[in-house]
Amino acid sequence: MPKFYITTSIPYVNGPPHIGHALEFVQADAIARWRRAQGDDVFFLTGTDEHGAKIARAAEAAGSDTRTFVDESSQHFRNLVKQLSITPDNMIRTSDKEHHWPGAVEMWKRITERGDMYKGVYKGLYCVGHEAFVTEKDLKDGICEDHGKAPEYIEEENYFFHLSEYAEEVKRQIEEGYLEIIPHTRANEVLAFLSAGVEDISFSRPAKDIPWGIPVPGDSSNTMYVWCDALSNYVSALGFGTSSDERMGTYWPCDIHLVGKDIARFHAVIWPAMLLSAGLPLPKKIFVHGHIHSGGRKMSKTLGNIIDPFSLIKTYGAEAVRYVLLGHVPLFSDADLTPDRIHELYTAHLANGVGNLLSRVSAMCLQYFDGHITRPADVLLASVPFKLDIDVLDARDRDLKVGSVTPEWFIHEKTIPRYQAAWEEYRLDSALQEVMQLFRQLDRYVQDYEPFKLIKTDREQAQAILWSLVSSLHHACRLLPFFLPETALAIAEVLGVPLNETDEIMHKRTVYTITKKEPLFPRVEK
RNA sequence: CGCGGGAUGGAGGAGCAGUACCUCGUCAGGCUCAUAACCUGAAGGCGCCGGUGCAAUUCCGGCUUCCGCAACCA
Repeated sequence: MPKFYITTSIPYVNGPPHIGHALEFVQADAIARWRRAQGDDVFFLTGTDEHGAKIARAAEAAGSDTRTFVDESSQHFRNLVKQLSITPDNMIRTSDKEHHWPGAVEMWKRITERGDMYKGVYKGLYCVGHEAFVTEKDLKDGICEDHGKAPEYIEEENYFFHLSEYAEEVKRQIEEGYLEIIPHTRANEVLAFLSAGVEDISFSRPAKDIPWGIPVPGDSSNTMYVWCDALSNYVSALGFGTSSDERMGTYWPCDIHLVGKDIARFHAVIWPAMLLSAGLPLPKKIFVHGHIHSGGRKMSKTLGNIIDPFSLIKTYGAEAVRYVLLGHVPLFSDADLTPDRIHELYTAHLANGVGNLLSRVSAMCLQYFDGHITRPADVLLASVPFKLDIDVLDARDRDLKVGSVTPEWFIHEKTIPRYQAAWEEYRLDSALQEVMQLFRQLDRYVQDYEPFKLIKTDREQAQAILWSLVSSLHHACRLLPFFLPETALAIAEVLGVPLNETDEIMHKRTVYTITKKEPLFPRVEK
């Protein structure tokens, strides 16, 4: 059984989860569910990044001790994961001394043993108010705006990682495709960065500056800086550095890291360099998604355009949030979402689309056939094809005979191949759109034949149409569970079929027993 | 000249050399099985200026403009 290891980046818990975190969670979840269905032994990791000066300050501002603060903050992320029906196999916390620290420590030790860690002097502008280093861009006219003071120039002793040593090798691995970065434009960005020359980076901070973190092994005067601390989660979660590290052997190297474009560079440069130094294989793929904007602006508290995933879930349900994020956020570029847009997608595609289609089809089955739809003769099925002004056919299909395009044909020749092709390239949005496309065709199909009229004149043909509709819905719901697990289940329930039956059994099916169910996606008032 | 990515009908997205496609919205018809849902039709578009092509939204150059990143910012 092939293994498949997939990770999300670990959100920093100094604030509440936002829609961007939800995006990465659902993308990873859809991929994990898909790989499981393909028969892979999947390990899906997510977690939270809980160390550092910012957290310590946020805790102080909240008036609680740091431990309590991170316990509470990380719980919000766990809640989000739960509410979105995300299915991780592990949720690592960097403040977990038992499960995470050993891995980070082991990573540090290996890098040190390799001779890639040395003490150096870190120079920078230190803002007393921030209790942290600041950069030029944080300043206005040389003054820290938050505190109205000029930062001090100070030097301090840090551990440095010999990053420059590995720049060439990382570059080579990317160029030769061992470490694949998708989309390509991100790979180009990273390569350009590597070509420009890379300097060694500071890997620690004096413990007095970062009291909340992992002490440097053998030198408690320093605390690990974020790189070794946070990035190590991808191996610590597999037991790296502990006696029970069997999962390292099974799952490492990682098959795909999902990250946002803001941290792509860290994952494509620093992390691979660390792994090379530590003598571990590099991940195979880094998948870089864009950011979500709202109303053309970056989401920010001051603009008041933050989209809160919890309130969306409350209003529209988790399935709807998954739908919007997976189907209507372009995979690799930034997306723009507004509350209006989300409402529109929910109403048009889910309530009026899928939900209503299932209602009308099941209602007809129940009213006309008491819910029992038996498979008609093939010749009868062939007599109710999709009408051929279907603009979703490819150009080369234009000369097809009208009678050949049954819903069955369309699903097998168009929907499924396109759907699978999309998956091959991790085009989650395209794959989901193929399914939605099918639902739209079915709505049109109902109107084209009007089984609600036919039932009065030709009961047999009405049944053939309903059979086509029901079995098409059955196909569609089998393509859905990776994206909308609850919806797929609900549709299967109405159709009276198990979701996990094999293709073979499904194709032999000769009868459906439809039951009634409440609307899948009730209308929501704005 | 720091690096990179965009600019497609009212909105959001595909396409990327040969009648410009989808979703939403708008307008006009139709239908009644359905969650005042569904179907059909119509109006409306490739940022600007050059260049190379028989042909450019699609390739090249410039401009305008938006957005990331610019190393210790998760």
